[in-house]
Amino acid sequence: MDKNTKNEYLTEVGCRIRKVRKERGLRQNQLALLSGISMAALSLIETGKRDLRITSLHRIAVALAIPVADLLEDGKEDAEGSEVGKYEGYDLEDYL
Amino acid sequence: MDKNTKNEYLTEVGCRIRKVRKERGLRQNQLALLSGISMAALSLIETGKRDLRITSLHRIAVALAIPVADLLEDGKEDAEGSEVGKYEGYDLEDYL
DNA sequence: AATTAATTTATCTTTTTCAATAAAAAAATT
DNA sequence: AATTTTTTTATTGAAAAAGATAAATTAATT
Repeated sequence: MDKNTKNEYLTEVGCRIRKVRKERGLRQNQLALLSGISMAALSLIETGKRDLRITSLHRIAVALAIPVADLLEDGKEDAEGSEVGKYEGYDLEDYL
Repeated sequence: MDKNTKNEYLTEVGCRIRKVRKERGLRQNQLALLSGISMAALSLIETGKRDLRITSLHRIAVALAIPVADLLEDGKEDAEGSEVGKYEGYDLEDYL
């Protein structure tokens, strides 16, 4: 994963966290308290500057009372790649 | 998050990764190659012994051609807590 | 049973998260 | 405009992730 892709992904996730937090009417320090994450860390996370661990993301999701999946991009857009049975032709030979 | 909860969560995620990998007919070393994660790390992840970063999870999901959400527990079960409008009563006063 | 393939575990080094704290900057209120 | 609230940035130290490699288990094949 190149650096740009990584930053885009983290920025997207951070924005979603912030969006839901505001919908809940919470301040950063309140969500920090509820999720057991420091306020400084939460700021970095929301601004896409930190690649958090999945248990941290999970704690945030629990604090926001939302499924973790909803905080991740790629939830529904179906990027025309999720049909069942699309992978019989998934031949790794080209990579190995 | 207590240690047991953390381990349960990581175990669940690891199992899902392994399940999808096998569905794709991939070996650990092949998925490791595709996702840019070391084989040793992938073993730890699949056995729930490593709290991976979300970009690592993302890379694995891309390699498996599956939405990240599908690798996380809590996708659909709706844990009787996701109704819209459930949070007007979300009063933080009790916590602060 | 022996050999081979696949996975797990261990050790080592580097990088990064994370909490805590303080200070700086930005936003909102009065 | 000045004050207060909220958010961001910087620093420090500790814990953990991650890659690499090799050794040890375990599983599968012949």
